[in-house]
Amino acid sequence: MLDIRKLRDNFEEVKVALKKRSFDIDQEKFQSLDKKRKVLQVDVENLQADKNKLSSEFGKLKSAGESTDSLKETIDKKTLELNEKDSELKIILDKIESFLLRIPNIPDDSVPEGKNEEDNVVVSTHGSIDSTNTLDHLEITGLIDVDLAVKLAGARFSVLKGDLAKLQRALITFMLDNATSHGYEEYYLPFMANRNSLIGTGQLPKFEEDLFKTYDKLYLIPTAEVPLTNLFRNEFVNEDELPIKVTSHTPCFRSEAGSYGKDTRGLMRQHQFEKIELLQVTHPDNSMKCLDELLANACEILNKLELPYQVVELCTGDLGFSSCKTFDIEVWMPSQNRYREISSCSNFSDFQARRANIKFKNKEGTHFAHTINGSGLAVGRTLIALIENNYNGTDSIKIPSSLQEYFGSDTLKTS
RNA sequence: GGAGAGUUGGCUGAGUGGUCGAAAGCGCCUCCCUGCUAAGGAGGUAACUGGGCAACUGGUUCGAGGGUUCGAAUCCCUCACUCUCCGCCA
Repeated sequence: MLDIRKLRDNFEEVKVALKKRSFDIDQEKFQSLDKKRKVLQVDVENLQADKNKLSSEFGKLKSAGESTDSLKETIDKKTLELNEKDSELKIILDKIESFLLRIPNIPDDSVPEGKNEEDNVVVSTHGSIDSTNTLDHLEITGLIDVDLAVKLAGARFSVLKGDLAKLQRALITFMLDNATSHGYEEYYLPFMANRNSLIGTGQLPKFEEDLFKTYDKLYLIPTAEVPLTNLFRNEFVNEDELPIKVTSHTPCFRSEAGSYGKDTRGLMRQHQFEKIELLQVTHPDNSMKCLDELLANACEILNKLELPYQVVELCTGDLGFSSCKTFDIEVWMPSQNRYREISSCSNFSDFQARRANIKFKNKEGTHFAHTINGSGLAVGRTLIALIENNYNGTDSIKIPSSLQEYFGSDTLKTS
């Protein structure tokens, strides 16, 4: 959510910035609503102040044993007038609120301008691509059982068997160790979250159809970002302790409504997948520096796994709703002959903090913190990348040396 | 599932109809004392929000939402959550 004062004071600036991400903000609507608000609010508050004074006079008369009849009549009139104006004001305030909730975050000045995905900028590429293998992960290994998953649950689930299940476990530990070695505190968290938590991070109310909801009005988390961010909801954090760095491994659940027919094969897009999330609550003055660091922390995993990848900066038109700057990390997927997203690292500035009410105090007053997060990494997609990039062409997959101590072997037999 | 207790400021915790945005303590800030540190002393310190160039000043908020009342942290109703005991299960 944007700061309404910014809209009052600098509407033009906001409008121009949002235009870059092709969001048209309705200036006339906002300004006429805010104008009405101002008039009504001043009226209501003056009436309320009058009433408060009259009420305390009433108390004095009463305790002095004097008559209160005529005063009560005056108060009753005042109350009628107040109620009328107040309900008008409420309607206006609701309209302003819902207007604000629909506005995405303002892109940072440094974000390249562009319309869509095609205008994203490749920042760097790493590792070299070996194009000899073109088989996909399902063709390479029989350790992913889609039929069993269908029997157990349905489409977009999978069953991992034997050493592949073990490899996933190894990756999770490996990634968590990477995070904690950079000062992220590890958390074990609920995999379900309540409504307020999802509003705090911005999934609700707008993206309800993307979530799985339980009978008890809880939602399965679509990412650990939800519980990790909400650890700090309605909290004052200590300025000296910023940035606070936290991490967690959780399964993630996504309904994938609206992506029918997209990435239907294999582990690419599942209702349930494992992910390690990196999250920082930062000081507003250096959140961009922290984003660079978080991005580097995520990239380091791919470096250690010796997988080819590129870092892409999203252009203004491709930026997520809550983000002011995002780098995607894309790993090379041989069977698709292209890079695919394996992590998305974003700075949300104070956009989430405002919704979730994450603040700190110092001499100057109270301020919203900034939140940044990114995957480090999506485990399912890492498995695909390892299988497809490291396939020896016959019967095994090479395990990168830094992962060997976690997995317990230098190769994985494909069947 | 049954019975009971609770939810108050950054934190702990008083407060049963007006003098309460709220005692006290902790924390934090400023100043004094002190060679330094510790201890001690004085004062200040909730959040959100409106109007105003400003000085300043108004409104809202005691888990959430309704109600009673001229007036609600305080009384009534509904809901959420937390805790204790019993039962059940691991």
